[in-house]
Amino acid sequence: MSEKPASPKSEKILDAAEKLFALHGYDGVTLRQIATTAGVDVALANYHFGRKLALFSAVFERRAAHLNEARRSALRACQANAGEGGPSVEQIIEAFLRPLELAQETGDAGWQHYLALVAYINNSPYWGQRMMSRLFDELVLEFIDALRQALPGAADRDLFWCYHNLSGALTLTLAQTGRIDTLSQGKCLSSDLQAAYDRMIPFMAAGFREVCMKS
Amino acid sequence: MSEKPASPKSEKILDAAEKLFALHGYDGVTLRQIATTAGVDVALANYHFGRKLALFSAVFERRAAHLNEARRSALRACQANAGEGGPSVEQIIEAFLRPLELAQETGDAGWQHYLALVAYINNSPYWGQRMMSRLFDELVLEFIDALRQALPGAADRDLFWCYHNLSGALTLTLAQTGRIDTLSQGKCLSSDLQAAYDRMIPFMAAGFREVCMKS
DNA sequence: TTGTTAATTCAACACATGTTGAATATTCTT
DNA sequence: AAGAATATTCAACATGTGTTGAATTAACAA
Repeated sequence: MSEKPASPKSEKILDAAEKLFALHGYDGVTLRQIATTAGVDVALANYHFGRKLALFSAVFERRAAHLNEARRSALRACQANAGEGGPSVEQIIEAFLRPLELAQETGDAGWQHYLALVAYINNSPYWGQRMMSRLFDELVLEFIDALRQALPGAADRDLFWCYHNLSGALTLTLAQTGRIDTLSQGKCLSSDLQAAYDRMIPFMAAGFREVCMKS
Repeated sequence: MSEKPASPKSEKILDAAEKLFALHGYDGVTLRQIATTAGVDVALANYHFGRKLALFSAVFERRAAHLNEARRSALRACQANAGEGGPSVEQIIEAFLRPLELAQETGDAGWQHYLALVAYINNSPYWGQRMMSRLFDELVLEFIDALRQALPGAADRDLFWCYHNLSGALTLTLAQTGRIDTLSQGKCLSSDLQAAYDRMIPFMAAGFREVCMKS
């Protein structure tokens, strides 16, 4: 839970690895590239984190708890503010998404890279199932519980498939590939997170309602 | 346009590369793994396709035209069947998605792998912008034109952001990571494409309407 | 059949990779 | 300030990498 003091250079390594893994994936990055970017000798990564895979995991885990906290407290807050029947679908989805927007907007590039890394892992057939569940399933299930309450009578299968749609759209947003920029000829920018989230929230809420309340 | 005759083993190489690149990404695969999987010597890939990157591109391009044809004719068909005002949002999205479901359901594993590779590339900050536009933008813009007509008064920015949401959900579906399987404890399966597309179509249609017709 | 071209394998090079153990520098404790 | 523990670098290893040119086989034309 609490942050280890950790040597200053060991966090430089994590920062560099975070950035490079997010851009090129696990196999697309060499320890020497990481070391060079961090301004450090190659052997130091091994001293602090062990094998390359352990460094990859360390990067992935470093900010996970913090992110989960932010999202969980956003959910709690919107539940506290809501009346009898609990928060609306929009409010729940907003609580799920806004902490990400905030994390990306702090100007701290680290969070940008981290979330792009999560996107890479989430979309990878090799890493996805392997790494996402352990850190994120518990929180996601809390959100789905809240959605189930806001959508009375919804079938579980529908709820999970709708979450899958939300997760996919979010993943592509976090990846910030720049594809929408060229496709739209500059009318939309991958880096304009507010524009993305402002539309994603009503979009997803309408989708959930359409699929889960078709009774 | 027309298929080169091509030696039998050169397609074995493409098949093997397709499968492995889809699972592990460009850097996660070695030419020797590809050659072994194809039952062929390492040097043969070089003889047929040149450098590793050219092989990667060849795999990516092999099925692109075929896929675009299928989607385009699905769009044309639904436009022909529609009345005065053109097809509905649902019909357009269905034309966009069903050819993928069909391609994946032929039992031909090649299409499964290919579409997972497209998902990998589309979600990659490094490859995404670089490789997707040239092959797919033209067709995607045709679909967005059709949607613009079905959603009178929609702002371009809204249309493109909505397409971004659709593209993201689709990408995660094509990747078939298996994450939804564990998250839902088996209630949903990544491999159950019909279940995925059946819900994706009304979900996305409702989202488009909500965001693009909020006048 | 014979000569020609395309397809495939063989052998190997030059270089990059993850990893390790010893050597050096830095920080902390007392 | 001396000594111990931690942090960092140095040098190098075994192995794996993409790539290449020569050698061999298969397909084909005359």
